[in-house]
Amino acid sequence: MDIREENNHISETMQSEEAPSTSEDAAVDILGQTSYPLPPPPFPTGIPAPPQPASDPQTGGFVSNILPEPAPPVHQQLVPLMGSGPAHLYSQPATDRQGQLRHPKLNVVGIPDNMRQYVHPVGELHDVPLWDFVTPPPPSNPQLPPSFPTGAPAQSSLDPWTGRFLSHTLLEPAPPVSQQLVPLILTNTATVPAHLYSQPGTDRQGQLRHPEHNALGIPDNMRQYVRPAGELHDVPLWDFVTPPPPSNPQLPPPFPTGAPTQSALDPWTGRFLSHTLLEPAPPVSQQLVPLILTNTATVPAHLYSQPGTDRQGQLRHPEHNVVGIPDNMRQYVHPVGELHDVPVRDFVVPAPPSNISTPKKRKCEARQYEDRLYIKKPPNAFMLYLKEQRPKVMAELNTTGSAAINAVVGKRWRSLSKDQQAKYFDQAETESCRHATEHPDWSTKENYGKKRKRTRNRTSSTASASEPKQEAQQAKRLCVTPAQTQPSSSYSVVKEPLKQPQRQPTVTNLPHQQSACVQLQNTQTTADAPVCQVNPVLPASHMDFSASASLASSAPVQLQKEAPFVSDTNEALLSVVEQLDPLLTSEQFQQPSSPLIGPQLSQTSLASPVYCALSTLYASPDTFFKNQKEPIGFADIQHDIWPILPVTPQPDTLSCSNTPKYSPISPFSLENSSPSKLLDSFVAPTECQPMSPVFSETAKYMMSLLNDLEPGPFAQHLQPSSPQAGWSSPESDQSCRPPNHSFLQTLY
DNA sequence: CTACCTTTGAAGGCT
DNA sequence: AGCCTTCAAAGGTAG
Repeated sequence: MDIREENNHISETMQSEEAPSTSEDAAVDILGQTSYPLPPPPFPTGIPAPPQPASDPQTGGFVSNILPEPAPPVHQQLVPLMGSGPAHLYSQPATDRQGQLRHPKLNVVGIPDNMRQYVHPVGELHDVPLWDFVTPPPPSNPQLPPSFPTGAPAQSSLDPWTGRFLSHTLLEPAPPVSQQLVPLILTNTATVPAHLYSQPGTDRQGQLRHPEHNALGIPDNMRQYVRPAGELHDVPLWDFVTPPPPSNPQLPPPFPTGAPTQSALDPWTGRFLSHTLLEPAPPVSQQLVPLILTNTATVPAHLYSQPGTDRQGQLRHPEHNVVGIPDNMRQYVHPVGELHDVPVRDFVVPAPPSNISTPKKRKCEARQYEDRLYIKKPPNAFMLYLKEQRPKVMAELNTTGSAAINAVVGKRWRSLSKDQQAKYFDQAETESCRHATEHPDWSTKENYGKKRKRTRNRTSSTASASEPKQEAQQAKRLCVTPAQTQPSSSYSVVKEPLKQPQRQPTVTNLPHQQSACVQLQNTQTTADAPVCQVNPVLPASHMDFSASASLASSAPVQLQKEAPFVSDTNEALLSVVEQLDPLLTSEQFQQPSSPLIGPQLSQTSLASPVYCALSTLYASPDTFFKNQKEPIGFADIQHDIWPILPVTPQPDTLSCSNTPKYSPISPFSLENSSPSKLLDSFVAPTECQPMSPVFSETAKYMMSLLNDLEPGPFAQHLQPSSPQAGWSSPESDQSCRPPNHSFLQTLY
């Protein structure tokens, strides 16, 4: 007889028989016993019952595993235990007062179909199949209490029917420890699950112990999930309850869920959240967290560290100026890595409750808070070198003493060539510019006096460092400016002392998140205003900014005190740069063999040579060309570059030096010339040789862009310098106008 | 717990 | 203008 036939037979039997009016009557009918308060079920005999099929076809409810054969006496049955009694005692389909499931019709054990996954046959006793509970699936109910902190699988102790913890061990001797689902407590009479005990004390490890038996009890953080449920052996029993809303101050406050809540209050700070903070967040430690919209990504708010405070008191990341981690939440996160170069933090398990917040701790917290508001100086070139070299020297010297290491690194630093140091000056400049961008109002005096003043041994200090000091002073007089395209010598050392570098007013308004800087020199020796002089970032071999050719010293142009490209013109130039850079760094122009084309051209920034050259040209074409003592890098141009140039160089152009014939433009054409016209003449097709298609397209586009530029104040006030003798004019050389492509060559 | 040591460079104050 | 002081990093050490 297969299962289906068996079930049909059962149903027919049940229907054909006269249904008992009550459960008690049914028990009497079946068992012939009236003394038993609840009749035991006629549990099947003979054939071990296999797992039952789906629901009862007749009742639609539970399927009993009852078999036609008479059931053995109750005392012979071993049945699954549920709660405080055998599971088969329950007969009602709905839950009883204890929430236990009952069979709809028969007062017999009925394992509901949907519960069969939680039981499995474990054998027989007196020809009665025995069932035991299997490990239920992980609870999906988010309201379930957390797993009990024990080595044993706590899930197994959950009652799969009710979501409560099973306590069937109460009616039986404690199983071996290896089979325990919960911590056990040894009492005088039995081994009892620890969670049954109440009012525990706390041992040295913070574990809760039973006051009488000194056994592990209910951990403190679990007590909210239990409630008194009676007594056993004069010991109060506890049952698990649905955990209350997390109100434990020791636990982190809940994060807002993905959907905007009624209240936009930040659970961390109690402040109102901006709407961007309530957007769905990617799961971080299975949490939904507030989000921060950066320029590049949407990042969970808690990823940000070292926040500062903005005007609204919101903590912000010092580098990204976004809302960061509230101060009272920092104890719950720890660094786990980086994301988008941003320190990433993850949640940590809350520390056990500390008894008292000691003054010492408060002092540390206060210091940390101060540290977060403290904006450090950007590192200088040596500091960057030191940071890079310290691990190496540490390994070489096999020492960790920073003082000794620093001395060695300092010595190595002084032995480096300028070219070798240039790399670190470049990095330092980048760092400085980024620092200035992110903290436009910060200055070094902000940190002045914040550190403890050091009482240096002045005599020894001066004696030991006199030589480096002089070097430093000498070096301080050197103007080190970033150059382009030559990584090994990306700095051109200028002997002319720099004016006090002004904080570029345009940098802070840059639309680029990318760090970008142009070293702007002062063209006005007496200017107090942030007057800028463009220092074209050009190959050092092609541009000479020595004192004799210094823009500041030799420019006869009437310059306004206010730099024009600090304002709208600057933005216009930037716009042009943004469009020109990708154009001119296209494949046709990317000639790796050419020293004129550097690897950094892909970066659209103020450091772009296009921008710098344009700025100089736009501000002072006269100065721009005057400083080019020789035609720009003809000798360096590789053969593969020639095809894209508009002209073929004449033999004498390869070595000439600022000869009038090859001056970029004649005084005649410089007169009354706007920058756009100037550039127009540069890139216009010459009669000498047709341009390559690529260059032609580029030239046209550049012209179109540059022609859109409104002449700036410089150009308006531009007065040509005195005509230099020997310059050839278009009129004097109409047959073949001198190729004025040096500007573009200068750019690249 | 805090300052110091030790280096170079940048920046600001002071004379 | 030149000099002086402070602070960036960093980890051991001394008070």
